[in-house]
Amino acid sequence: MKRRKTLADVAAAAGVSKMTASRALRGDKDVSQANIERVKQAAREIGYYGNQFASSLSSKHTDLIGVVVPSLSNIVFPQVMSGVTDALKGTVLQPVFGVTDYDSETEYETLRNMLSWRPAGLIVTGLDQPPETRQLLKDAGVPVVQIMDIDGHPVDSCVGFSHSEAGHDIATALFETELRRFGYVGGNLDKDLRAAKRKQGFQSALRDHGLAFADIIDESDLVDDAAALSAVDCGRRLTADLLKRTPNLDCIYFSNDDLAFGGLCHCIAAGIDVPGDVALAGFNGLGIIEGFPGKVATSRTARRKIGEQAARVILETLEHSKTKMSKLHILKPEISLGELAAINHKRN
Amino acid sequence: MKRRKTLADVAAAAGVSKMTASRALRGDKDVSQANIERVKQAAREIGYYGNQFASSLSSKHTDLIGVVVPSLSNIVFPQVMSGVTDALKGTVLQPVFGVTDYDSETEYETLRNMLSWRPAGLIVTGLDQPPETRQLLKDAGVPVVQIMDIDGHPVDSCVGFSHSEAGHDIATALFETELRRFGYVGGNLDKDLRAAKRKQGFQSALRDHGLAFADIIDESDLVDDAAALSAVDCGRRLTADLLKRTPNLDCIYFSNDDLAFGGLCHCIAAGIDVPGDVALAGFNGLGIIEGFPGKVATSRTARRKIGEQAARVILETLEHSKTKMSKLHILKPEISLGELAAINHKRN
DNA sequence: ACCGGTACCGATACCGGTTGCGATACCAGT
DNA sequence: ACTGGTATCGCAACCGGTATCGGTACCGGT
Repeated sequence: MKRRKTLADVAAAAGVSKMTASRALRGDKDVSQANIERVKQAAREIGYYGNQFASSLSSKHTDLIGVVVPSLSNIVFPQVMSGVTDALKGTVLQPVFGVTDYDSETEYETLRNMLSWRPAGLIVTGLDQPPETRQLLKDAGVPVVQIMDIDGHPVDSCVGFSHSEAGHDIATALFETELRRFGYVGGNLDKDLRAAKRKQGFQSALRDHGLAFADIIDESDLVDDAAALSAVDCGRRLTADLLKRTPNLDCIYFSNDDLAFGGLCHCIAAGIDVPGDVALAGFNGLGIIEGFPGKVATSRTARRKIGEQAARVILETLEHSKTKMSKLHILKPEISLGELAAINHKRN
Repeated sequence: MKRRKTLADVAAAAGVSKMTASRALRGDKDVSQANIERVKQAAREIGYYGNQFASSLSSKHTDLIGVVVPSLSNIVFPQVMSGVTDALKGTVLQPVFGVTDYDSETEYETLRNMLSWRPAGLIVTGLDQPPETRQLLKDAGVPVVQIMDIDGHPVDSCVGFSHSEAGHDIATALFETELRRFGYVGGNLDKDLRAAKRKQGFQSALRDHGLAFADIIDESDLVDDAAALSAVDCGRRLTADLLKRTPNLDCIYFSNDDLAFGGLCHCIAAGIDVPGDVALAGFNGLGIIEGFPGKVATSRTARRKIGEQAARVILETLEHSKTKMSKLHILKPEISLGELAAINHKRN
């Protein structure tokens, strides 16, 4: 295989020095127009594309933004990534993604690895990193933005919303539509801490009115191997089980929209009127629940916007690192009650 | 901000030379057990985490695998990425993702950019790159795996299946269940070339039986701004419009499951029996259609497996680059007719 | 003719690791 | 005592760029 082209090759081809070639390609000043064109032409002809390693090593500087998310299977995170990508488009910065599988050990390793790339900034999901990981983030010496959550103590900046508040708020809204007997369907709460916070917020709102969940069910209650199931399917089966066990529920709160949607599917198939017989509430405001508009209540989270905003915080911090900028950006989810809103109206 | 720790710091702290420290940390040979521990201890104490730039520049070698996908909004690609990530877990290699937004200009730039990182391998989506991009891939000098499609001429290896065949196959299967009048609901065919191939394959199968689509509708037929709609919502509305325009269809073929699912939602809401009144067929086998098991026929694609296999091809090529290995890996989608299968049985 | 300023260019010294190879120490064999 | 082998170590060169800074050429002003 022939040797890779280097800047020296370009310089030779253009008849200038390495330095002039370097400057010309980077659009640096102190190069004549004639040479700029000569160099660019030469680079194109011999098929030269830089070497980031050499470049970054020499300039002690990169355009990388590390983005760490827990999962790719939940569409929410690709949407966040999309937001980051979009906000960074048009700038020199570019995102590099890492996935942790909701595992804090993997998260630590992923971050260490990213830091070995000396990124210009970091965006990480959640606030609940273990101490060692927090330390890593603190010592990173670059802007760090934690996203999707604000319940806790951010390392640096933070873009998201309060999950416990989100749970509390929708519980309150549902309570106000006269619903009283609530059930809960959850995913893997031990790993998804934010879902746990929502549940806890919901429960706290119920307590405010002297209520509690009438019944609670989650993945671990499925007899066969639930890991193989899609979230929708899982929600469908859990809902079926829950309603069999505790038939007279007014409303079921799901830990997210995928499960809630599964619940809706069950109800439709079983001839249960939603929200007439039983109301359903999920979380996120995903596209799938638009298939039956208004059926499922939900909190519409601004995932894409959170990604965009996080990227923007990094960008601005890098630009004028001196001026203190806001450390906390709240993008509160918007509650959508769907048809329940109308029912509420009728009742009032 | 204090200076970043370098290998020299570690070496000094451990009382050995840079070289010994380097070897100790990489697990290279020619280091005494005592020194290995001394160096690792020192590294941990001062919080050292290598510099990939220096390392890769010097060793002319990286552990990066570039993965280029067209989109993050379609859950299919995150699933492919997941497969790649999983297959690479436990190896030294690690994936780096790039998104093209179905834009070949962006794709070219993304690839150039990735190459400036001198990756050890590349996984790119699709076979239909423009000549300039193909050339880039050919000259990359690293294993290249094109995924998700095999209809065309791969640059190097290729993992996926034939979309035109997939379209042809499901059309044939549907025809055999006595369906005759077919409609088509499509997304943005101009950008999603693989969807276009499926449609073309479907049409070719219809032609084999002297048939053609009775009606075709796509996003551009929506009056308002369709870009703002989710795919599900879009499918719902297009199906409504199509059935109003051409009521007596036996079956509707959708360019993917998201749209098909939207179609199902419309039918359920409108009291149309599926598949009794009209059969629906999508593509991919996504989790969402499991909400109503058996209602929508589909071709279940092995996205995650394709990602895994692509990663494995890269791994193996890198390991024994001498031995020629298979260049074409077909993971054919499996057709699922759902309730149509039973109907077919009854008719026979 | 001389001077200061500006535009442009390139030699040199790194950046922080790794490769290559020679140096050193120590031990067993003869 | 001498030789050859093995285990360990470190010097120096280098990877492919970029920051720095000292030239050189050319200009207008006096």
